[in-house]
Amino acid sequence: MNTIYVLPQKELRHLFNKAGLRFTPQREAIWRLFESNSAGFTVSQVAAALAPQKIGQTTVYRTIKALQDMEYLKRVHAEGGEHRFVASRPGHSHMLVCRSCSKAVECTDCDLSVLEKLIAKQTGFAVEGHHLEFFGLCSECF
Amino acid sequence: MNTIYVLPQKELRHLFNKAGLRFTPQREAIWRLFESNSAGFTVSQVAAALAPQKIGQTTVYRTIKALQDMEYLKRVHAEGGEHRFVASRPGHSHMLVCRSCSKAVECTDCDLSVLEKLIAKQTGFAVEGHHLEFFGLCSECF
DNA sequence: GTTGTTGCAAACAGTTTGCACGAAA
DNA sequence: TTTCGTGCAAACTGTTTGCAACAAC
Repeated sequence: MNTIYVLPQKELRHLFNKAGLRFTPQREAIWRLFESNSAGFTVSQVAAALAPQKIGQTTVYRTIKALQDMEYLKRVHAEGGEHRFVASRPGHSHMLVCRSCSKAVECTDCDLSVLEKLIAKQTGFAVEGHHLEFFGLCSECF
Repeated sequence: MNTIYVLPQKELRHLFNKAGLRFTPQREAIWRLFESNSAGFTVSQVAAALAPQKIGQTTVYRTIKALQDMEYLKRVHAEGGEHRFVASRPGHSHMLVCRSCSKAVECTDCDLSVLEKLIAKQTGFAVEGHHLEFFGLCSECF
């Protein structure tokens, strides 16, 4: 369990409101869960963890989608068919995911512009962007 | 429709046999379809295109999985929930996908080792690999 | 002839939607 | 008090599996 950074409740409320959304106990609970573990969760994991609090999975789906739109949640490649989401800072970044413990960290300063220019020249494409994700073993699992 | 390269039937048969699989008309038809269009197809598109030939979608799923294992098909990011697959040469490579016509080309010489070393140093991760896909506009759509 | 493949139908898993009730603003 | 969010159940979509007939080797 790797605590990333805990958003004060006021700030969190403001984030939701800014996005035109209401601040509800369910939404807070879901976010707090992601905040508590940088390995992230699948929808069913969140639903299972918050079942005691009677939070339905429909709400989990909708809240995760909202947090994704707000760029506070990023989807990472998962093994099975189910998607996994991890907390992240808004803006472009790449995820580095541990294949053992699933812990994810962001790399924000991965510059691929040189590579993009090279590819543009080789292929004639006007490169607009990329999806990039690294995987490996984190220092604890190594 | 961008013809990539047409595998002679003998070679194709050999490829399947080498993988411990039989060479069937269904498998050939599915592969020929991918061979005919570098924009690739989703499962339902393949099934629809080959429905006149009475090829069931179960076969489409199984053949695509086989071709993926043989590394002759790569999955690319698609908009909707359905996966899209494009023909590719075996081995590690990255896909460059046109957001307008979906045409995909491979880039094989994209060296990320420098970046991987940098990230390893910054994060303490033992980086083992990456998923990378570029998107933009191909020269025809530009 | 033996063994793998096909294609149908049924099962499954993940996700979305309709709607009445309840809570945030 | 208005509007949005919740949670249940049902619907949907994409994918997998069981199995008998069939085809490749």
